[in-house]
Amino acid sequence: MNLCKGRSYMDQVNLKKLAKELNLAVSTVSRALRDSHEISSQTKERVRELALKLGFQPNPHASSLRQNKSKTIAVIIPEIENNFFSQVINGIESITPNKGYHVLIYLSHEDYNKERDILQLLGNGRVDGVMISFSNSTTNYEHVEAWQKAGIPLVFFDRTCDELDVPNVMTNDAEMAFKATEHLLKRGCKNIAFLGMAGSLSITNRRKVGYLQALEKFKVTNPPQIVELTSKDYSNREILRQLFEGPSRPDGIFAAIEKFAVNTYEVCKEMDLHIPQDVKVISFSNLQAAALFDPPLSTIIQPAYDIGREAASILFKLIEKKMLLPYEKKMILPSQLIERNSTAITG
Amino acid sequence: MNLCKGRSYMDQVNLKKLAKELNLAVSTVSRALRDSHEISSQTKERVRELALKLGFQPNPHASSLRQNKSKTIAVIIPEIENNFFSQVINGIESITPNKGYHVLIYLSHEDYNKERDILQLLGNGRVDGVMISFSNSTTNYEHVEAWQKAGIPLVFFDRTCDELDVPNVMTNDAEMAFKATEHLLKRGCKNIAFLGMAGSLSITNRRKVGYLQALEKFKVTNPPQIVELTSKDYSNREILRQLFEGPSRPDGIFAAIEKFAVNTYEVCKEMDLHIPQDVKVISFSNLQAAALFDPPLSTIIQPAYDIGREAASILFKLIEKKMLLPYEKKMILPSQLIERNSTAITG
DNA sequence: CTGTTAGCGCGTTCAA
DNA sequence: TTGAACGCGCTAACAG
Repeated sequence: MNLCKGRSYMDQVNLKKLAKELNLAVSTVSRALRDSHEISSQTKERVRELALKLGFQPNPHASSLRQNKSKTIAVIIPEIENNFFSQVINGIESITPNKGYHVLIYLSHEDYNKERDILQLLGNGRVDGVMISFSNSTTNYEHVEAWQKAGIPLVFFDRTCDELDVPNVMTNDAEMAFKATEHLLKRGCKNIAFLGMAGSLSITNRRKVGYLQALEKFKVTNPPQIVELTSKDYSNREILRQLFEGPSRPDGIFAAIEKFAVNTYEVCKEMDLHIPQDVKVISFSNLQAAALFDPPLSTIIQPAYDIGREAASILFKLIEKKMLLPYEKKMILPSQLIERNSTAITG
Repeated sequence: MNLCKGRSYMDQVNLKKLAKELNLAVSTVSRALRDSHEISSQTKERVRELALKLGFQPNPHASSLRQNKSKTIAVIIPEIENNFFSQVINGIESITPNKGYHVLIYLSHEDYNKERDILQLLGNGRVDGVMISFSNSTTNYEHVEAWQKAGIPLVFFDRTCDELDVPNVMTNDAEMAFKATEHLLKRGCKNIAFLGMAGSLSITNRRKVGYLQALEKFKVTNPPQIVELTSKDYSNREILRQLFEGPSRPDGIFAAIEKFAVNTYEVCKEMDLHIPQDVKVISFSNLQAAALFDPPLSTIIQPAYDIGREAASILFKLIEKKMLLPYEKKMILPSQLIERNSTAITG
């Protein structure tokens, strides 16, 4: 088995080796490979040929050090086992290779301290830009402000922050939350519970606003029920059990996070509550398999791929020092409500 | 809006600046920060204090260039919108921060050429090690062999390759495929179709072997039906429609890939075929929501997180030039079969 | 214990 | 059109 002794010095193909082989100066070779206009075309030809033959790849650390550019961006997300974030990464990756860029992934695991440490780690030129979706335990943005002074381009997506002057890419959360709640109300729900992520997430807040506006507009008499869940399935199920056993059992559930709809289904199954007869359920979700649930889950599908792609494009505009168009400073990509049987009208 | 002019030279905190401020040599500062034994504790104290105060972070490119170490690994996967790979990344990330390592993610999109290009890109020291799960269009491993000569540590996981002398981490595919097929047979299926990924994927092959062995052991008279699907939902559904409309309609489906079970459910719904009455379905899958399907899907759950974690540990052993234990050269982590209603015995 | 010097590989300035 | 020299920031060898 190859025990990977590391590429020995002899194997290393670098500018010096090419130069020696071709009887040229290192700088000439460098310029030839960068297609400088001050090099004769025949010299370029010779250089390129040998470089190709020997499989020359410029050392990225030397380049980065010299040019103060890493050709790398970082993506910081709270978790990865989540279709939304996977699709976002896919969208980001639809841009980066063409730009010659590399993508570092960091997971905050919904932990403010990890998020802070990650940002700190990226301080000194490791990346040319950062995209971040905040953890649910992030309640202040000092870690970003401190870091922002370095002047490294930054874009927020989905779980954003309005307090800082940083470009945002997100979906029309409040509007879709309004529509989802309206959807439940029109199908006869009188007592709708909102399942949001604990903490002060921007998406939870925006979605909560839409929920409350709908209750108000339709003059719902039952008081709003805001339920705070977390990323832990076990405790979420316990909280939901109590909700359904409690005095004001909801007849409608609006889950602001996909995972919470899954938890709701699990608990309903366990408690023998029938969806949609006993309780109707709608959720923000990007799960293709939502249509296969029992019953099929009504969902609000976010344009996750597009969010990733647009956020990356904006980041590259910043990196390339291009001016942003006004709408790029706060970009809102619409979601889509898909009605299925979990919110069907019954008996 | 901060247009990100880049950190100016004045803002840059580096060793030189610390040294000047402290009236010390650059090398002394460097050694103090690396806690060298040849520096007095009071000097260390002074240095650390100022470094903390100014928020000093060593320039990673300079370090990497000097030490020929990037503190970065690459993970190459065919796609990311797949629970299995998300969980693998989670497992990898459970190791890397402790090691002070960074993780670059690359997607091959099931494309051999992209895979080759990505490997090429990583040639010159950008990473200290690579973990790869092959694309389904990868039929030869020249791109890996060429690349392996650089001596950079490499680990294969899940979609592996036996032809090269590289450590592997995977699950007991053949055994679980045997069990899955046996499971269907014992529940009355006489004509089981195997849904595998087109191409010559190691996992498809291993799972196919288990399927065939079970058919043989149980002396099934109907000939095996090997169906080749792809990553495209649309064409998969078309192929499945033809399968179910065809002359030897299967009464059991063994999906080697989660996505194919979803496609099967979609087509069965569309064609009004009932699971498990008309056809029973079992699948390799890491989807938590499989239990919520209509009917709940019997699954073989792979230890994805552990595969990621173990593969990363092995990669770090290689990077740190430690000897591998024999079992680490080919590590097999067992999957688990979860029986649900999609394979229930019916009337 | 600390300072001086050299060089990692590249890209750029200045000189020819 | 090409070459020589320098420096990005850091670490390591050598010197004191």
